[in-house]
Amino acid sequence: MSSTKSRYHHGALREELLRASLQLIESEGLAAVSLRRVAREAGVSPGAPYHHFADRAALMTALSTQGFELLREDLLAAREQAATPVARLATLADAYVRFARERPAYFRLMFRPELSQSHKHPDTSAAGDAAFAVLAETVAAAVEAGALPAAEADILAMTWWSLAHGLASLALDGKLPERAAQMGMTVPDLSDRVSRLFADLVESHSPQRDS
Amino acid sequence: MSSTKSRYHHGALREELLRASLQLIESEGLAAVSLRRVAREAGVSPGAPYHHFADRAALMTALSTQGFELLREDLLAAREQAATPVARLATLADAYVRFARERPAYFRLMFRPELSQSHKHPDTSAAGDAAFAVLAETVAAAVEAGALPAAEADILAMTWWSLAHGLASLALDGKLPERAAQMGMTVPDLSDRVSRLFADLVESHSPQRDS
DNA sequence: TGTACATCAGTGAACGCGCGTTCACTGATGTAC
DNA sequence: TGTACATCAGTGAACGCGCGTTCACTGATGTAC
Repeated sequence: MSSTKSRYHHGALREELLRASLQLIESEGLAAVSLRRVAREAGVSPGAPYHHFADRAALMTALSTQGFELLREDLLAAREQAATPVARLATLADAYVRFARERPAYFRLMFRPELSQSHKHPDTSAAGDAAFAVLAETVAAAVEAGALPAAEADILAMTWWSLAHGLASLALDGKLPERAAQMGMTVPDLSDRVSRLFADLVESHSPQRDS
Repeated sequence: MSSTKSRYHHGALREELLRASLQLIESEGLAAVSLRRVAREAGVSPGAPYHHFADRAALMTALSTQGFELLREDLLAAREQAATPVARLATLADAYVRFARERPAYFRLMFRPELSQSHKHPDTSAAGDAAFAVLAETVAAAVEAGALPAAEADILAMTWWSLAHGLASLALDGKLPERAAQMGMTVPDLSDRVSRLFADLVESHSPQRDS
């Protein structure tokens, strides 16, 4: 029966529940995501989700893992776009901020430890590490190419992450839009100029410190 | 009756409720903060808070405003500790991160727009602007002293904020502790090295661009 | 110094709500023969 | 190709819970005279 009438068996309820959750987070915030509500949005009874997720936390964790995987893919793809080692770092930062702005629901979830619970779930934690590894490898490649001093490589990677994470967070929290408006700029423009400024600082500074 | 028996009139219930809320946020997270729960913690009936706050959101907003005021005070105090313009910027970043780590409840609340609701409350929004103004003024002073190029002043202020905010957020979300542990460092050490690295970049770069 | 009275800041019961989760059930699907 | 049966993935009613908020009330405090 391929009628519009809903079939008894949904077929892909798990994916539908994840999708509905994301949509809910974006439209009404994380607080609106209850298993009952998500089930309702998916057009299914309150008990149905329990065939796919042990509990509410399991759904959140699954989304979070998925989010880190998507972020990693975005970062990998972005890195290919640039040629020089330092330019690659800059595009990573841009991609990070873009990810947050394009997928705010994922981003908020991923960095809310009480929801993401990566410490309890090796999968989530591994996905997070894998995403960070893209940045770490890019820094390492820059060091190897002689574009960055080896001594500060770890610190520099953390600095990049902090900067990108700060931009992304402020963008989602509304503070960056506020500032951008006051400066007569758009958020992406402001964000780009910030990361470019940092890239310039790194680029012009490093060669002096290391061969 | 100054006995240990609770008096009918509390006397300073408003402050007590705010205090109890902060404690709850720190011990059990933001989700644990309900008006009923807060009233219970303060040893008072469920209806009592309504004599001091219109609703749950009003309590959150009040805390948020208070948080921004405290942050501003911390920033002002920190700034006095350093002498040179760029060193002042570095201490501001450190103070920002320290604030987040010492008062995580405030910090989380302040940057959760759905809870802080600064767009609806001029007080909260003004307190937020006042805190940011400390950074902006410090950058302006550095420009005036010739330590920074004027052209990028606004962008640089935003870069500082993003960096500090990213460090603070990652510190509270558990990612910074993770990284620090892997690098065999403490969180404050890692955070300090990150902001010092950035300060060094700024310091060594700027004089070449401007007078 | 006392008394009447307004006001303030509590109490505690009650309301309706949505939640997470469980459970006995049943329809749909897939597999063995 | 057909039938029996196990398994999967739903239903929908039910549970107990804590929540936000309201309301009639009452004890404590402050003020006018």
